[in-house]
Amino acid sequence: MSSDQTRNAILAAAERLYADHGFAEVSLRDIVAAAQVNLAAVNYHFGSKDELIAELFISRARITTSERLQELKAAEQKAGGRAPVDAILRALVGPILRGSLSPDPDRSAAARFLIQASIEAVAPIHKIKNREIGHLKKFAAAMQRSLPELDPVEIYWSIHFALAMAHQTIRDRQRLIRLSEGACDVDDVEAIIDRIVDVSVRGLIRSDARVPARRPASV
Amino acid sequence: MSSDQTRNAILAAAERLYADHGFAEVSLRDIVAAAQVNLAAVNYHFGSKDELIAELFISRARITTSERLQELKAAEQKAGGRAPVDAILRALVGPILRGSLSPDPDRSAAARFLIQASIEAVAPIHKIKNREIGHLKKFAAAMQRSLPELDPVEIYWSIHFALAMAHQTIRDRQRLIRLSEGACDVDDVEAIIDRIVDVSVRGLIRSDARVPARRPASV
DNA sequence: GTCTATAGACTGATAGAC
DNA sequence: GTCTATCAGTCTATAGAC
Repeated sequence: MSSDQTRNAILAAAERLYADHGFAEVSLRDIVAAAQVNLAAVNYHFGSKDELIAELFISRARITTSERLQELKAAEQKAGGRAPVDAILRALVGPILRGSLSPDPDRSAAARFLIQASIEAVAPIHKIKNREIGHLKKFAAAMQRSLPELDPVEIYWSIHFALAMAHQTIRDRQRLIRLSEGACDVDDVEAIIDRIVDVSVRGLIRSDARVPARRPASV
Repeated sequence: MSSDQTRNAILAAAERLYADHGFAEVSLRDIVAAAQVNLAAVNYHFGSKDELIAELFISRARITTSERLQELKAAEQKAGGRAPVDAILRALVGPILRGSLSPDPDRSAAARFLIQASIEAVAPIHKIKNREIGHLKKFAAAMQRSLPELDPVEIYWSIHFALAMAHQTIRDRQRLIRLSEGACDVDDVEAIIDRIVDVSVRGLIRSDARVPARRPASV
C-alpha cells in the first residue's frame, strides 16, 4: 500500500468515526482498525492524534468555506454586485446542510465531522477555530452591502441564528422526528434550507421596511 | 462530613466541571479533587460514574422542566386559557437562558451542564433523553391551542429552532462576540430572550395572517 | 462511611526489526 | 513505510483496613 493510500485511509476512517460517535468515544485503535492499517502508521504520518485531528479539521473546513464563498460570489455576480440577503444566507447554510444530508457517505461524514468538531470542545481544534471567524465576516460584509441602513448588530445575530438552526437540525434530527412523530420532513434538504433562510430573513428584517423582496417561503 | 454533604459536594463539583470542560475532559479524579472527597466516595454513593452522570442529568432536567411548565401555566392563566405564542416560546427558552447566564455560578453551571449533556453524546444520558420529548409536546399543544389553524408541522419546527438558537447562544457566545467584535451584547439575558422569541414568532407565522398581535420587538 | 491501595483495562506514543 | 512489542500513563472500579 502506498503512503498516500494509508494516509487517506486513516483520514477517511477518522472522519467517519468521529462524525458518527464523537471524539470522546473513538480511540486511535478504533481508527486504525477501520482503516485497516497499523497503529504506528498514525504517528508516522501525522505525528500525533492531535495533529491528525487538526489536519482533518483544517482540510474539511477549507472545503466547506470554499463552497460557501463560491456560492456567495455566484449570488453577487448574478445580482450584479449586491446579492439579496436571502441568497447570502443560503450560501452560508446551504453547503453544510447539503453536505451532511447527502446520500454520499463520505460527503455526509465530512460535514457531520465539522459540526461535531465545532460542538465538542476538543483541544487541538479549539486553537485553530479562530480562522472560521474570517470567512463569516465576509458574509456579514455582504449582508451589510445588501442592507446598508440596517444595524450591523442585527446582521451578526442573524448569522449566529442561521448557523444555530442549521447545526441543530443536522445534529439533533432525532428529537424533531420524535417531537413531531414523523410529521416534520427532515430529509428534504432544499426545503430545510428554504425554511432556515426564510426564518432568518424574517428575523433579520424585523421592523425595518426598506429591504428588498424576499424569496417566497416554500412551505 | 455527613453522607449528604459528601453526596452534594460530588454532585456540585461534577456539574461545574462538566459544564465548564465537557464530559470527555473530566475524570472522576478531577471531580473528587474539586469536591475534596475521596475517590471511592463516588462509587459508594452513586455506584458508578455513569450513574452519577445520569442522576445529575435527571435532577437538573427536572428543575428546568418544572420552571418551563410553571411559566407556561402562568402565561395561560394570565391569558385566561390560551396563551399567546410569544409567551409560550418565552416560557420554553427563558429558564435555560436565564439560568446559564445567571451571575449565580451554581445556577449557571446547572443550565450549562444541561446544554453540554444534550450536545455531547454521552452514553448514560442518551438512554434517558427520551423523557425530554414529553414536556416539549406540552409546549407544542399549547401553541396549537393558541394557533389552531396553523399546520402543527410549523409549530414543531418553531420549537426546534427556538431551542437551537437558545442553546447555541449559551454554548458559543465567543464566536458571536468575535464575529461582531464585541458589538453584540451577549450579557443582557432578557434582550436575548426577547430576540429569540421574536425571531421564532416571525418565523412561525410566515404567511399566516390569522394570528394575534405579537409582543413588539425590543431591538 | 471514609479511606488507602491496587486491580484490570484502556489510552497514546515509540523503539527497533524488517 | 510497515510492522510487532511494549512503555508509561490514564482511567474506572473495588477489596479490605479502620
